[in-house]
Amino acid sequence: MPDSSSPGNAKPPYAMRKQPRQQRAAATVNAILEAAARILVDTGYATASTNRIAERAGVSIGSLYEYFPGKEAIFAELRRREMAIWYAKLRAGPRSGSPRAVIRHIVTTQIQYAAENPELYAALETEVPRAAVSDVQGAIQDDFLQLSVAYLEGHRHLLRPKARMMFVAEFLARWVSSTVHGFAMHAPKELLRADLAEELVDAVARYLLKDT
Amino acid sequence: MPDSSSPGNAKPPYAMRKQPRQQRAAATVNAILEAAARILVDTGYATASTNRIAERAGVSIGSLYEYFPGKEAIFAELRRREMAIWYAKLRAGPRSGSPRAVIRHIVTTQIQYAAENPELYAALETEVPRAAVSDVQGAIQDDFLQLSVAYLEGHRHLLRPKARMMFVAEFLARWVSSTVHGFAMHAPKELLRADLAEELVDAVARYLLKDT
DNA sequence: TTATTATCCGAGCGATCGCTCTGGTTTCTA
DNA sequence: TAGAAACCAGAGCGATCGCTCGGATAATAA
Repeated sequence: MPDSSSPGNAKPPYAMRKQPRQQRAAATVNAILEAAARILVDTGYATASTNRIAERAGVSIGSLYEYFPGKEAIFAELRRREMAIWYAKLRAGPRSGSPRAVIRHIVTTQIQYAAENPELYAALETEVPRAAVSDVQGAIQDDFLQLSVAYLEGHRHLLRPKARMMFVAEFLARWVSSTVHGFAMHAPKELLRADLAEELVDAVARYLLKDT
Repeated sequence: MPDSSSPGNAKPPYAMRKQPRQQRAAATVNAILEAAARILVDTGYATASTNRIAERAGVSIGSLYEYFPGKEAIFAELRRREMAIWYAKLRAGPRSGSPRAVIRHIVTTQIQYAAENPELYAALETEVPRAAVSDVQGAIQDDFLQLSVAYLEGHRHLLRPKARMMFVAEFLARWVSSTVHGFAMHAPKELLRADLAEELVDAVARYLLKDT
């Protein structure tokens, strides 16, 4: 039996080793993350070895390992930062207001964010090992879900009757993000077509809102 | 300048080297593909080296390279076969009939297929290099799109007015597949909830059909 | 049968991988 | 201004990678 062994053989080191304390160190970390992003979109996750990342960042391999325990952690951190940016934009929008306006804001935010750098967006979503960000992702998603449910229940009189708002919110979130994500992956040029956002808003609104 | 060079440095060998002519050879190829699938869902694409695949398949590394030029080609072939199965199921359904029935068939086919092996479905969709299957994928997608457009235009009197059916069809296809795909990736256990299929059918129908 | 083709095996090469470790340089602190 | 702490560099180890090649074995054709 050649492979045998390994009780639970997956042990992922996903957190940074330490935070940079000086500006130059922060610059080093940024250079590493930027290089990783560039390599990811240029030649794919498979080619993004730690040696290559360090070389492209103009940083020695030793420095890289000062801050990151491995390549997974680099991309996990990259994803963390990108998700924080996206969520900040999302929360900056209207928290109350007509459902249609809220829907439009969520949809356009998602689309615009994805359109800024579709390759990076898609690659991060798909190529970074899931476990690497499931906690952060989970936290943000839970937050967003809670907000959504609260909003939906506060506007129940405008909505078609739905039994379990939690499921509706989850369904909606998955629907919008997955669709945008699908376009980003397979047809990035169509992301900015005016009709895409309109159709998506329209579809969600018709699903969710009472006929007027 | 350390890296310099490489005019166009991406040269992907994605096709099989040769087709098996005898049954034992076909069995070898199948064993390789199955081992690749198992490793993919168990420990991820990154760990699926050709050596490990051959070992897990009970096949020597030499035999593997008889048929495949590299790991990308293995997963490309795997994906080709899976997509063929899915599309066969899809086309076995009602080609004419009420829009709602057709929508339901498409949605449930997609969901059931994804639910059979969500991890494999999601991993194949995301981890296999895109270029590896873009031609096959493109062919099937074009076929499906053409069918959809024909159907939509044949039932225009039942639909809400839409200008460009081509875009509508593309939007719909992306919507349904992406949403199912999103669930498969992030919440595979919810794929088989009865309400998921219902909500999806409902949403698509409301978007597409005239009020009755 | 014999000749030919198809299939399979696996040792092992060179390249690259992840990663450490030692030692120097810069910045902060007292 | 001296010592401590933070930071950076890069040679290089052992492991694994992709992959080839020469030769054995099994199926097919003559």
